[in-house]
Parts: sequence; C-alpha cells; structure tokens
Amino acid sequence: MTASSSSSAAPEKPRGLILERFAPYRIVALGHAIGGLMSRVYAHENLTVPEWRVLAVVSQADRLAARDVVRRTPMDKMTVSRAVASLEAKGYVARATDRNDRRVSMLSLSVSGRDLFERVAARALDAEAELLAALNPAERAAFDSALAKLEARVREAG
Amino acid sequence: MTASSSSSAAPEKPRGLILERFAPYRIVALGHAIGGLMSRVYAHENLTVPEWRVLAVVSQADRLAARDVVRRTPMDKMTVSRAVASLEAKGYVARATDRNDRRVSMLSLSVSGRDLFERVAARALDAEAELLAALNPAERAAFDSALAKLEARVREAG
DNA sequence: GCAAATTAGTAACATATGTTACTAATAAGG
DNA sequence: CCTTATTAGTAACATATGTTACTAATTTGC
Repeated sequence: MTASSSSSAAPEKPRGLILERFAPYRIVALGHAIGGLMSRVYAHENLTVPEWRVLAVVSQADRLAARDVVRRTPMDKMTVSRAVASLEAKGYVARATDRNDRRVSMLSLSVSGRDLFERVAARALDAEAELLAALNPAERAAFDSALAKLEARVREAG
Repeated sequence: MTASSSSSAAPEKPRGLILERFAPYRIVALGHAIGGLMSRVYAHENLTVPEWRVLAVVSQADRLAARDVVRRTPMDKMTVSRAVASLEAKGYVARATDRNDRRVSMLSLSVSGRDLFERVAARALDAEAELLAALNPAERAAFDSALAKLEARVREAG
C-alpha cells in the first residue's frame, strides 16, 4: 500500500521525529515511570532496586553464583557486588565460596531473606495487577507477545 | 535443577513472582536495553541522553520554556538545567529571558542545533525501524495501543 | 501596596552508577 | 609443569544523577 503522507485518519507516523511518538523513547519513559512506582514498594522495606533484583533472582534457585545474577539482570558486575554486600550485611543472603572454583561466590537466601522476598513479592504482584488492569486479557496477551519479540530483537542487536 | 512443584505445559502465571515474567521488570529492563542501543546514536554526536531529549523537545516548538521541557520529559529540573547549559555552551540552543516573566528561560535551537537534530533524528528513526521490524503491522498497532493505555495508567497513578 | 506563598532556575551537597585497574583463581597451550 | 590468557569479584576512581536549599521574580490575598 502506498499510504503515506497525510491520507489516513489515524494518527500516523510523520516523516520527522516527534518524541512522544518515538517508540524507543516511549518505552524508556514508561520504564522510568514504572520503575518509580515500583521502587515505592521496595523502599517500603528499605531495599534498593538492585537489592530487590538480587533477592528475586536468587529466590528462584537454591544457590546461585553472583556472576549468574549479572547474566540474568540488566546490572553490571559492580552493581551486583554492592547489592550482594549490602544484602549480606542485612542478613538476607549468605555468601559461600564455591568448593570447585574458589573465585565464585554462591549466594542463597537466609530465612529472613526468603521471608522478605515473599513479603515484597506480594506487594509487587499487587502493583503489577494494578498496572495491567489497564489492559483486557486480549490486549495483555498481545502486549506480552510484543514484549517478548522486542526483547529478542534487542538481545540479538546487543 | 528447577524442580518446580507445579509444572504445566503452557507458561502460565505462577502464584510466586518470577522476575522474567514480571511485567514491570520486563518493561524496565527492555527500556534499559533500548536506551543502551539508542545512546550509541547520540554518543555518535557527543550528545548525552538528556541533551538529546532537550534538543528533540525544543525542536518541536520555535521557542519553549525550560520548565516545559521538564513537564514533557521524565527528567527533573536539574537534569534539564545541566543539559541546557551544555547545549548552550556547544552553541546548539540559545537561551533568552522571557520579557513577561523574567524567571523563565526561553529556549530555541540555533541553526547548527536544528541541523544536529535532523542528523541525529534520521539515525534514531532508522534504529526505531530496526527495532520495530520485530513486529508486523498488526502487532505494532496492538503494542502501540497497549503502550498508550499503560502510559495513561501510570500517569494517573503518579 | 505589601507580607506571605509560589515558581523558575541554579548551586552545593549527597548518593548512585559506571569504568578502569587490580587481585586471586582457574583454564589453556606449549 | 610453567607461562599466558581468562574469569570472578572488588577497590579506587570518575561521572552522573537526584535532593535540598537558596536566589530572584512573580503572584496571591488581605
């Protein structure tokens, strides 16, 4: 179809760049706003975002190497290192040197760490539900699928 | 490994929180990744992200108050103030005190600023197209609509 | 018309985040 | 084995980002 210029009724893509219609910007901005909303949940328990992420990732495995936390999240080595140190100081995670490879730190949640995770997760899931209430089931499925495709695209563009 | 107590075929929502399936996290992480990709485009012209945003927003109006840049973007006062100062030093934007209200700085792009914007915008639109190539037209429309609804939801939750 | 509140913008400060360089441990290859 | 390359993690440094407090200008409302 040759449809371009100003023929269609729907708000179409202009040739120039308009920030509010620029997808990368919209996604980043939405992420920023959502991050702000969610951080209230973590702050409620004196957790930073990196700390929360470490907690969440480690909760999914009994023991996990710190480097694997780096691989699974958008955080670099140092950010993870600091978050782990803080969580350890607070008694939420335990660190143990791996027997086979003494460079790696194996992480695991303490009882209070698992407890904290469950507590924060409950609130976080509530917040997610509130957010997704903006979409009906079909829209939600479509959004989910689009997200997955974009994630894949970005991963390969890395 | 991953001995899950409730393993079913379809990837359904578990009662617990799994980071990779947690929508707020996915959006934030995707935004982070996309931001990383896009920043290459700006870095190519020695622009920071805040600088680029100011440039883009100001490009859409002949003259714009700095405070309106703050309203239209996810950046706080100070970030905008710094970006504007830098852009002014580089000769891309001109700042003039408003005659009616001498508190406000009216911003406008210089010729080289508009030039720079056009140059970066072209590359940015290419990058956007590359990203959105992951979606077919229908998916793209659905994603766009979902984004709009989430943006609205977040705005009212602010 | 004027004291009190509000607003735009910035400076000074604190914190957070990323980068580079280093240490310790292991892997690779001769 | 023994030298070289890689890897995990951290420290020291640089930068970026946000917060609080301030200045100057304007508005409010008495």
